[in-house]
Amino acid sequence: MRIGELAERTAVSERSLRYYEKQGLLYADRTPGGHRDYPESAVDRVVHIQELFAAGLCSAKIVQLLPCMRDKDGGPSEKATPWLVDELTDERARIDRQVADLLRAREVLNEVITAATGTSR
Amino acid sequence: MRIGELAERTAVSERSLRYYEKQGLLYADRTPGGHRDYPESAVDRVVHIQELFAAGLCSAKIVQLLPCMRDKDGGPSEKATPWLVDELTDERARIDRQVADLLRAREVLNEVITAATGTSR
DNA sequence: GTAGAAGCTGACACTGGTGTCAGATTCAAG
DNA sequence: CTTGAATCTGACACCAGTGTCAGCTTCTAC
Repeated sequence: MRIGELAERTAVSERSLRYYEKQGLLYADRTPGGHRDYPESAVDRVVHIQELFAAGLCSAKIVQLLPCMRDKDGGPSEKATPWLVDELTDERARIDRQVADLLRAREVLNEVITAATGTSR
Repeated sequence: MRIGELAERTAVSERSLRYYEKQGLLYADRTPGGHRDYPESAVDRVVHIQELFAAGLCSAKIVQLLPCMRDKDGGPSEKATPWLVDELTDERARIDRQVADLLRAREVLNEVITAATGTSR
């Protein structure tokens, strides 16, 4: 499929899709004229990438992580190296910390909202 | 107290403290020579600010939110305006979404880690 | 009064994914 | 063949908090 369709189906801009490719996160065949031609599986892959970006991982981590994830049908095509496991464990700890931060702030917001509205909505 | 002490006690750089002041988040008296002189309460305030930054709120939101928070001893010195309540409600929703994103990614990381180490540690 | 530590302001850089624009090329349908 | 839509590459800008440096002033203790 072409980049325009992929962008629409994943709700990710063409700009970002090209960026992902440059970062090695996404692969596309090329037409004789040089236009990108994505396999159907690219849709899932982009969704995964977005998921990990949303959690604050950087491209460099994601590019290593992706081959170790099991995709929809098959199992993982690679096993994480011990070094990568360390990295991912750190990331997981960071995520835990961030969730804690968010929930603490959420509590504060909630107090202010409740105090102002008088309701516990 | 002087900026150096506040920086040390809050583990926030002097650079950031000056930035907070410029954003209207933090107030300091001045010595005759122009050096900042913080009240004891600044410590708590900086902690609050960090908490909210950690949750992704921007200065503009925090500066409005701060006077509506109850500090350690007293109650809130101001009540949030309806408009602010709307803003904060949006922020709360954003936080909820972000927590969901983080937990989803955490699950993925966990799978990869588990698959590679074989243990559920 | 003097030396050294601490503070002041202002400016520039960085991050890293994304928006956007320009100018050229390719694709697909009439 | 032609034409308009789609795609290509490359470059520059942005955000917003923080790091860092330069050059000068103030404070503090001797």
